[in-house]
Amino acid sequence: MSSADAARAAELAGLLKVLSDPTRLAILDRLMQGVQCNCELGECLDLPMNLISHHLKALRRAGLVSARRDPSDRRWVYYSVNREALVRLQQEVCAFFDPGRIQVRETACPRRAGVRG
Amino acid sequence: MSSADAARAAELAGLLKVLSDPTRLAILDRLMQGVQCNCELGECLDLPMNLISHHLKALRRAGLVSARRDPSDRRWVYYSVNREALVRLQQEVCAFFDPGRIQVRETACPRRAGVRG
DNA sequence: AGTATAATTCAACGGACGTTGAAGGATATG
DNA sequence: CATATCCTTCAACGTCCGTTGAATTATACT
Repeated sequence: MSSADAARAAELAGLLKVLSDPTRLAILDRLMQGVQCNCELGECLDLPMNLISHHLKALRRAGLVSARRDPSDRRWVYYSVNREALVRLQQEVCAFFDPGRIQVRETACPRRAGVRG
Repeated sequence: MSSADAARAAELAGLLKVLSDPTRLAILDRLMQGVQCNCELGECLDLPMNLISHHLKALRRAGLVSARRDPSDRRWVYYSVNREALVRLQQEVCAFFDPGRIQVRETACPRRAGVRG
């Protein structure tokens, strides 16, 4: 694993960390069913609004969701899923965990070498 | 999101949590290049053996890697990636984050309803 | 028996983070 | 101007967990 690969692995790990929370997945799942405001998410998932806000912030930092204010009442914020982010997520996951990358060979540990049999 | 979906989301979150660590991704990446013993992984990644063991335990609990003892010297343990687990991982990720699931509709928040315009 | 090696387990530390409650904007309405 | 609503931010708490170092186990060799 080169250092470039290590950096990409760290980046992927960060993205997966954002998604490794049941509440955030629930929010994301909910948002996939249509645009939602903060309070509606809170009611559906039975969670306080500040907690929803907290998780939405994390999802937004990761580029997974976007926010848009209601032009006719700027108190309301509507959240939606970023289609491109989902595509990119799928691509990165499928690239890293591609079963085709698995190589079949026995250990090449230098300590073990020459002592086999 | 039904309770069954919520349970599946929690399960997926748990799996992603295991993968949301750079060290574990590095180990997994390394294992995809062939069977490795604990000490070889430790040398390649410059990490103490007990830490490798700790992460391998988590990866094994998640069913992502398997272990096999060297028949000729049972002190050695060889680790390998579970191809089926990778396939399942890809399937679950692609199912949950499928962009095709995104529905286009405006908010249906009951509080906001009837006050639009 | 005694030593060496591979691996695991244990205990402890420290930082990251999800959760909670309260306070602080920002905007709309009367 | 005062009140209400939506949302965010802040502070504090508790827990999870990656990391570290030391001890333990299991096996092999002499």
